[in-house]
Amino acid sequence: MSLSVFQNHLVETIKSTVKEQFEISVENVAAEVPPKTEFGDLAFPIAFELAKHLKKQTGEKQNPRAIAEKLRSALLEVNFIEDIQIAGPGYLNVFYNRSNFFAKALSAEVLPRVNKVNNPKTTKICVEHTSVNPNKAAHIGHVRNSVLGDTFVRILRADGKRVEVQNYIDNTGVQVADVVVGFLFLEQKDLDDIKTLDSELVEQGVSFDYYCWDLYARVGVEYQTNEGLKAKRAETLHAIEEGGNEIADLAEYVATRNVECILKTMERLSIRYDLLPRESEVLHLHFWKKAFQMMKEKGAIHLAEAGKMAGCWVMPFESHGGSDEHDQDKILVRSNGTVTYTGKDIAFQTWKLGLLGLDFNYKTFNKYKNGKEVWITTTKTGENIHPSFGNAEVVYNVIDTRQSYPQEVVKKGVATIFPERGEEASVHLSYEMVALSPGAAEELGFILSDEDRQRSFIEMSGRKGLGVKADDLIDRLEKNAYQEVKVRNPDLGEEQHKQIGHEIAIGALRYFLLKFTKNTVIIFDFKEATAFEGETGVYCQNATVRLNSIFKKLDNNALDAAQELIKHDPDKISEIFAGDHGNDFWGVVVLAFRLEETITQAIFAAEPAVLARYTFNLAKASNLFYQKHRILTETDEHKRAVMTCVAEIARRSLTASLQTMGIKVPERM
RNA sequence: GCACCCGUAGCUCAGUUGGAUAGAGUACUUGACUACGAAUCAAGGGGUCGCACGUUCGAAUCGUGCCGGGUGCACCA
Repeated sequence: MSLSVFQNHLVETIKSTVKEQFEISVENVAAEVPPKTEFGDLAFPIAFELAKHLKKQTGEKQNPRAIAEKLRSALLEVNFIEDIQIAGPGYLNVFYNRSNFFAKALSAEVLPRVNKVNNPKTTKICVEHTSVNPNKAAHIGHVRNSVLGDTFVRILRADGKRVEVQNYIDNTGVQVADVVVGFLFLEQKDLDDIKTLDSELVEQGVSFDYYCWDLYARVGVEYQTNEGLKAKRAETLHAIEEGGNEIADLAEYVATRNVECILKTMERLSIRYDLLPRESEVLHLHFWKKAFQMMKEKGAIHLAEAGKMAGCWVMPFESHGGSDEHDQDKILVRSNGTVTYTGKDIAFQTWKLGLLGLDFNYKTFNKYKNGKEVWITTTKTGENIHPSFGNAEVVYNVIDTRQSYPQEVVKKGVATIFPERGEEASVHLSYEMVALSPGAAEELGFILSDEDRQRSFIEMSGRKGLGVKADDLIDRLEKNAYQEVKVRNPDLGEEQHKQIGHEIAIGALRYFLLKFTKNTVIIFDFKEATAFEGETGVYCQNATVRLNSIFKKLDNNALDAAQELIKHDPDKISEIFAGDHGNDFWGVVVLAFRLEETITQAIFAAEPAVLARYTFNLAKASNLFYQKHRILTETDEHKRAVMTCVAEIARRSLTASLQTMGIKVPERM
């Protein structure tokens, strides 16, 4: 049961009435949520549209209110409708029968309705997110990617979709090569030395990815003056790509250790994965060769014979006009025969969609506490029994907006080979970067030029070592939250203080990253990001915890008793909803029941911020409700029953929407 | 040069795909805790929706042109 059932029924009624009375068939009947509870539960601006149509047909000006009047009588026939009002210039405002709806709402299922049966026949959606280069610790920009991706996964699952989560590991790229160069040539360390260092770091309590963070920045500085070292980079990269040598083994160790660290960071944020596909396997299992062959056969690419791209295999790209400086075609294979990153990406995307005709080998990487396994690809013989990966109907790639152009090429490339699947199968879930305010950069100890200080923001840079490391920020949030919890709940133990502090910290961070829409650049500011008041995750958690605490004080059977009372006395309930505070109660109920359509909307727009905003609004409505109306002291038993059930509906919806954002509801706070 | 994104309250951002009086948070001012928990609530001021035309019953939203800011466009990954 959900609001959409009511809504769909009304839409159908409108369609048939319009056809009957005006002989017009309308495809889409838009419905809006009225700005105020007093305006009703649903509004149809359909009369305006009809007025326009009729004017075209007859040439005469039409009155939208008169049209609305004709539709009104038909809608009044619908059984769950209490009233229809014509408002403003011609809105049809629908009022549901409140007590009827309320009774049904109480017995309804609440999201998320996760698809528990792993039915291979249901279509699979694949979401790739995180994909941090495994050469350093994750920073706040990476966390935006992961939180966005993970929340979108949760939203899809709440909608009943089957989703596979992939975290692509670029273990053979220049970024890993740079750190390897640092170990080999700046620190003169071989693999054994690094392993020794690694265990020393563990003893010192320093994370391996933090060590790499600094080393990577040192290499970046050294490159600026040391041409010899830069030459080593090319050699090192080549050896890593080639595989089967000492440098490649060292690189694999470094990359794997960084992946372990990054996964640990993500685990703190309740972010998990199904598969870690690695670039080394895309290379060594010759995915590109196969994709290349298919692209040639379909005429998606051609060999440039003249001009400055002579000898390269290129994909034409008309939508981007060329110029002297920039070519309009995209090179996929260089004149020396090597494939570009975008080329590899097309091959990998083709695999994800189950169209390549090749597969990886797989082995387990590790196990989460609940027993769930994370798998990783391997060039060597894998495990015989493994889940089926890839073969997705639709693939979402969570990648920042700076990669829009290569993502467009990938999408178009795959669509050219498989026109039957088209461009719809590949979705670039793009988002803007997280940058630093000049103040935040200075707070991190970076010295800025006068020019930089004038800028509105400063881009984070792993190469420069400039960024807010994820674990540092989480530590800071946990510490702040822990101190607050300890003061507020002196009766709880140390373990509980820590646990609740952790849950609050993660709630704060996830909500902070989700409340901005995707294409807003987040200019990171410590004060805003660590706030526990106002529009924050903590606010939403607090509203839910307080609703829960009301139920702790009520009798165990209070809810059942309230439901019985409501069931047996609908007239009394109608009276209460029509009474002085009826709108206060009804407003919460009807908002709580918009969770499902909010999820649908979030998927349609590929925009998790929609859910964040909804959750905050519901938390606010709940706060207002329990602040203004006291349940425990209410003497009218029917009114108390209604209030109890309103609180129940609100907390169920709040809990579900927070869970869908990966935010836990603490026991107390 | 070309493509994409952004410009809304002092600041940070929403704005349900063209609808009702443009909303939140924050900051500032004032008020409310012997409490279903004040990480809260109530009240107040604060707007040329970058500018100009256009489309129509109706524009922050769509179109065109400017102005300002950002990102991308390598035989880098």
